[in-house]
Amino acid sequence: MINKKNNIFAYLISNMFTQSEENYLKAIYHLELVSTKGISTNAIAKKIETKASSVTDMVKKLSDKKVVVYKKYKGVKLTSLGKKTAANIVRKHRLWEVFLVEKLNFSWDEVHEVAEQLEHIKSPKLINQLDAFLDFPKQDPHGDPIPDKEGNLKTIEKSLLATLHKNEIGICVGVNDSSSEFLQFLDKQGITIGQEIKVLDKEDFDNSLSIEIDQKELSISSKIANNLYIQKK
Amino acid sequence: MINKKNNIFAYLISNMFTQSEENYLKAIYHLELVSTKGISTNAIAKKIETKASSVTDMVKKLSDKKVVVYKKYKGVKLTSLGKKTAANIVRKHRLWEVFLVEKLNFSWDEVHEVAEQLEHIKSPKLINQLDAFLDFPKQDPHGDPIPDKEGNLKTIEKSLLATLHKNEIGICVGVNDSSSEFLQFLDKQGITIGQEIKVLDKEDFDNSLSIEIDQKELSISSKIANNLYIQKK
DNA sequence: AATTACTTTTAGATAAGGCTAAAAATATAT
DNA sequence: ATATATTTTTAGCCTTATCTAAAAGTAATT
Repeated sequence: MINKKNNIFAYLISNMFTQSEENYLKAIYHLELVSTKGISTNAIAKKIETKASSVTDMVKKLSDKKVVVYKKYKGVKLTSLGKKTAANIVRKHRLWEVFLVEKLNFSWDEVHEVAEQLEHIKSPKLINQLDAFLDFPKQDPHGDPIPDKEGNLKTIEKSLLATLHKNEIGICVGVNDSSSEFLQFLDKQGITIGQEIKVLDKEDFDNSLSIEIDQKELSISSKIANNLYIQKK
Repeated sequence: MINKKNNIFAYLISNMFTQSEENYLKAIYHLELVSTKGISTNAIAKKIETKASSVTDMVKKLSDKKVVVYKKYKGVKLTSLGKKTAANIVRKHRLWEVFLVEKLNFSWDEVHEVAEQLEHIKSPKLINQLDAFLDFPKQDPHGDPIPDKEGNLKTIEKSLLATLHKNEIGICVGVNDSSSEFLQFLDKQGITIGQEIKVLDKEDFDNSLSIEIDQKELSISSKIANNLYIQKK
């Protein structure tokens, strides 16, 4: 029961960002991690599953709020305020994912949808206490790094499984695709974060790999190998 | 990043109730606990801190969705579907309050605002697991009962402290006013749920009470005594 | 029974966030 | 360099949830 005029809390949160604005900021943040250029309207539209015209509108609003720099036809870039804001949303998302897996027995393929909602809850105390309650985790259940309070993100060194050569060994440290289909597939194959993987053979024909996990041999497609991050041993 | 067309989850939640609709349902639910008659437009408007005209609009929408019965100028009543839906929101609110106090070290005067947001998170699994994680609590931090999954609410027998007579003893089981001001006042006086309270004297003049808690004597106003629930011993 | 007061509803407006279709700008290809 | 294709923006419309002001209904009072 939130009222903009009489409720101080509601006033404070109304002065921040709407759920929709937060989703745009997060999308731009993720896109900036891959490309260094200005993020195009179409790229955002695709990511957020909306229309380019809606993106243009929102991007103007975000520009007014000083979280992005926007030049017509030239795409957008997050300002430092924008980066910090977006990182904070990602921080919340990933901390909630840890909570769901560690405390509520969710599996790693079930957490995304719920975290997508929980990330918008406004309460600094909540997220700080949650962080402490979870013992200050550094990665989410998919191996993605959790930004710290200042929005700094410590990326660990990782390579795609597909880049390993024959007889090399790696430890699974993350996934590139975190769709529930892919994650469930990994579960079925017994592949989890921390799992040791040895490349037994590489097939030139289709780039599929023959790998060893837990003393078992397994053949995986190139698509799989390009969505699994490992740390070389 | 929710999209109505391609995301099954979003589709499901969009088929349910908006945050605003949920707030109206909750308000009507709370009002029905006190009055048995149809709930008036003005009563809802006051509770939700909005205008009567807005209430009329929303009430029509809720009526279309079969969660209230609405007759022009005659107020509304929740249908059984409406009751169940509202009870579920209250259940979520109170479970989250328990979580915040028990696990994240919030005090009982800080939980309401945050629970007000968390109660709108859509995920049956989340709330069931949270319930189990908290060991199936029956009351929230203010002593209010938590509805079960079917929306049934077990009200405990309780009376206002103001109804106790001289030399009677009660155990504090809840509060009527759960504003942070009142709760902080109680903290300051050392009054918590479970606290034993003995009425030493009643002052006819202003209906104030002299009470004993933890071997200490204390004078409290009638206003306080009318906002504290106790169970007679 | 008539007047006044209060409550509720209606009508019309606004703001946020989305859409489609058309126009404008930029990029690509001949 | 011109024509074509693609991207982006604009313009106008829709829905949700609000609001204000006016109209209509109900209740209270003389």
